[in-house]
Amino acid sequence: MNPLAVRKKLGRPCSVDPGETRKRLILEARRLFAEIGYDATTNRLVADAVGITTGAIYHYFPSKKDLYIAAFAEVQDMVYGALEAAVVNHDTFSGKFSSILDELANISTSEPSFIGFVVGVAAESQRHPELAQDLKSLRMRTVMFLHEICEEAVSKGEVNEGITGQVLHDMIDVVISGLSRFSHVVNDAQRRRDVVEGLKYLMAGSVLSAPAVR
Amino acid sequence: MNPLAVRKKLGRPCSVDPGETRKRLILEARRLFAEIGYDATTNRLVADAVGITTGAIYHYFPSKKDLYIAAFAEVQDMVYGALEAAVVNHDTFSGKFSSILDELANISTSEPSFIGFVVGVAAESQRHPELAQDLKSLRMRTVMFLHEICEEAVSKGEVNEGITGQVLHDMIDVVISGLSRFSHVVNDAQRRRDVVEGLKYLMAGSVLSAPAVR
Amino acid sequence: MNPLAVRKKLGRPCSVDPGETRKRLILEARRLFAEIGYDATTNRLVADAVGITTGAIYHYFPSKKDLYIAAFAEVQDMVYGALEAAVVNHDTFSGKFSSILDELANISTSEPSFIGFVVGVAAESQRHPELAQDLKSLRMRTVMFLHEICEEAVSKGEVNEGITGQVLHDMIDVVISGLSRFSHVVNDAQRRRDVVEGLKYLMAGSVLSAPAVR
Amino acid sequence: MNPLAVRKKLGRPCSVDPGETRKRLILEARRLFAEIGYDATTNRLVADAVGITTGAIYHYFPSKKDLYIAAFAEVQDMVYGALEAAVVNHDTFSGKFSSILDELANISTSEPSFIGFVVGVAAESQRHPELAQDLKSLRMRTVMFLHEICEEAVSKGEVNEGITGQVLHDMIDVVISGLSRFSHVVNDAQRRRDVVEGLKYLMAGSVLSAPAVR
DNA sequence: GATGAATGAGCTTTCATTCAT
DNA sequence: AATGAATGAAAGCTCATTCAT
Repeated sequence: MNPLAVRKKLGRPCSVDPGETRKRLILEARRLFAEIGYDATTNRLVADAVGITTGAIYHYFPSKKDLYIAAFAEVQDMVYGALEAAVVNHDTFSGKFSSILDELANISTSEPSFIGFVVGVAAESQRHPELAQDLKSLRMRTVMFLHEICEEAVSKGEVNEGITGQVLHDMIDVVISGLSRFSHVVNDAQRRRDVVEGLKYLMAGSVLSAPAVR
Repeated sequence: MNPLAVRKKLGRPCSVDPGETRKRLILEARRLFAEIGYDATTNRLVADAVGITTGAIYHYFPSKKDLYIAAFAEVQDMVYGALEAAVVNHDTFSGKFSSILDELANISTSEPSFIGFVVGVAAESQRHPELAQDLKSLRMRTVMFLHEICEEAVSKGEVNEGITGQVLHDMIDVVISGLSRFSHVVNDAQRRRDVVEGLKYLMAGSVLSAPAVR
Repeated sequence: MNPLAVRKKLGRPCSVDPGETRKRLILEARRLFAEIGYDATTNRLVADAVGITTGAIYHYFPSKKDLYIAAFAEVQDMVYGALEAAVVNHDTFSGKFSSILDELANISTSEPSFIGFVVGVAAESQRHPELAQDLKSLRMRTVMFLHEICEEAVSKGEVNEGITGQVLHDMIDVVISGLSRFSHVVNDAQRRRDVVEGLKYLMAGSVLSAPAVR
Repeated sequence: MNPLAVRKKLGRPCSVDPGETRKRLILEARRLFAEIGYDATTNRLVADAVGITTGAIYHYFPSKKDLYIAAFAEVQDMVYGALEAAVVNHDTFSGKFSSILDELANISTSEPSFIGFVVGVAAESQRHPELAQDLKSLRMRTVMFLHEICEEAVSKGEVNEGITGQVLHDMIDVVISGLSRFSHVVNDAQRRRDVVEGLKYLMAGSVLSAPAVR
């Protein structure tokens, strides 16, 4: 080889902040997993986005699955951190629920990939049993977060009789997951805000007009 | 060779009802697409489920995409046929909505793969642009079905002012897709019935107790 | 099955002249083999062109290879029949050669697939050893046809000394195969006629001007 | 497992000269494409010849098509480089033409696959539209090379009147492609040299004896 | 004589992963 | 820490061929 030829250097590049690459890796992986799903997100796509080669991914994560788990853990941390912060100043179930919806609307605008991830994770769990196992423990946090809010609402008598904690939890689950899917699919921020307001009305019992007349 | 292995014969198999294989193909494809999604559903998986070879699939459908479309069209037909039948005897929005929720609960019990398909199709559309194109016209039917119900409700004054047809539509979309996802994930029929009842309450404005006091 | 349903009849269609299908089969096969080659010519393509199914081909020929051989045999018969007829009224090598070129130009206009086949057969022989074997005996006729013309020219002293029969034969082979390839690729009939005239000039020693002066 | 089977190791092979595999890949591909054509040259055949797996081909070329193009570009470069060098010292058309024929004979002896490739490329272009597109610009060089020689010959008055540049070009095309096909098929070096000498005679107007007498 | 369902082998291509350097 | 050459398994798909009807 021509010794004068400028070759890309092998080995560790000196100008890269250690730890930096790892962060970028998780960031780009999250975006891709959220946007196009686990299968369609190839190592090459992630590596190209980060500016490394596919082999380098394996310095940080032992497998694609582990990268997915790590990305999800981060998302989960941030989303539920935000949600927990959002409810902390509210005493009533109604107030907490409103705050959660608002916060979800915020997140889906500022960090769409977070919502995309949350929406997709259930489906990926079904597709890939090996993911399901690792995901299960992580997902527990979501479950507990809502569980406590719902149980408290029931014990405080904030919801009608006949609605148990389980049922309330499931209903909220339906609304939240539906809203997340909606926010993932619909890019119009105004429509997202409107539907959130509508859902608040719904919870407040004000959607149908003059129910007494019926 | 394993002498116990039953070697399939070449040529036309004796005594196979024509048309039967095609039906089984769509059936098994639907189940798999619903359960594990488009990517994870390999031709081999489908073929094995039907009891044919992967090549034989192409005797019936020119590509995997077309098989997906065909399966979806069937599901769409049956689900929206059922939903349209369910609302036809109701005059009020409230009644229609209740019927839709009930019918969805029925379907998710009797034909779980139908619901799984409907849940997944939006995500697959995003992941696979080539699917999106063919799916678009089919999905129109869903959109129109809800659109009419919502517009009618607004024009009849059945919903509070401030709730436009668009917002109502989006809200219903949130609830229905959330419920579908829930039904897809939760196998407990009782919980499904309960959450449907809860959602009806919700619509009737009776979830939060004593709203008047607020 | 609904007995009233009009089904396509199975079995032998009564309105088809026996022998007719076989002819059409060879005809369409010839066209396709000539135009797109052996590999690209699928049984389906041939069957569709004839209006039958791929399975039916096997009633007439035991394999694709045999269909190819049959098509080639026909082409060979017609082309060399025409060439033999073309030379029969000429005594001189020069006259025969001219007639051959003219006849090739005619054929490439009236039946382009014939020339395409002749051009392609050598290449296919190399690609497919199993074809080569059967083709060999057929191709003998071509060889003998030119062989005799060349030997006669040499023995009659019609060509310069130093040009043996073998060399003359090879030269003609070069010109004829080159012309065939040219005719196969160039669709302009005028250019084909012109190049044939040019080649006649060439043989007559009149291309380069004033060779004596050099 | 056969204990004698040498299992290839995963990962980067030790002591493989970088760039070496790529060269071998093009080399073996060229040989195979030349000998058995595009369709019959499977990735497996190429990979086996090089000693890698089929997947590794895609480390170097994004598709089989691109491998073909790369192989052809190299052949084209070498063949037309040689031909251009061969004509540069000749002033007359006659001299240039002789040199071209000699050079073609040389190449067909030293690098038979080069000629095979040049012969085959026209046919492959017809069969595979996707190849034709990329090949078109490459083939331009061939066309221009002969075009200039022919136009110059005509403008210098080196050929008889009535022979236009176009006709001369087509005639040379016929002879060169015919010779190439001949060289590709006939392995006898002596016969190749003889036919080249014969074609030179032909051009010099000396094949038919005593044409003046006629 | 012809259909149409089906096979089995093989094709191009993709991809997660490995590992010498 | 990172590269890049390579693997092996599997994917979607095509095709010649077979054969009960």
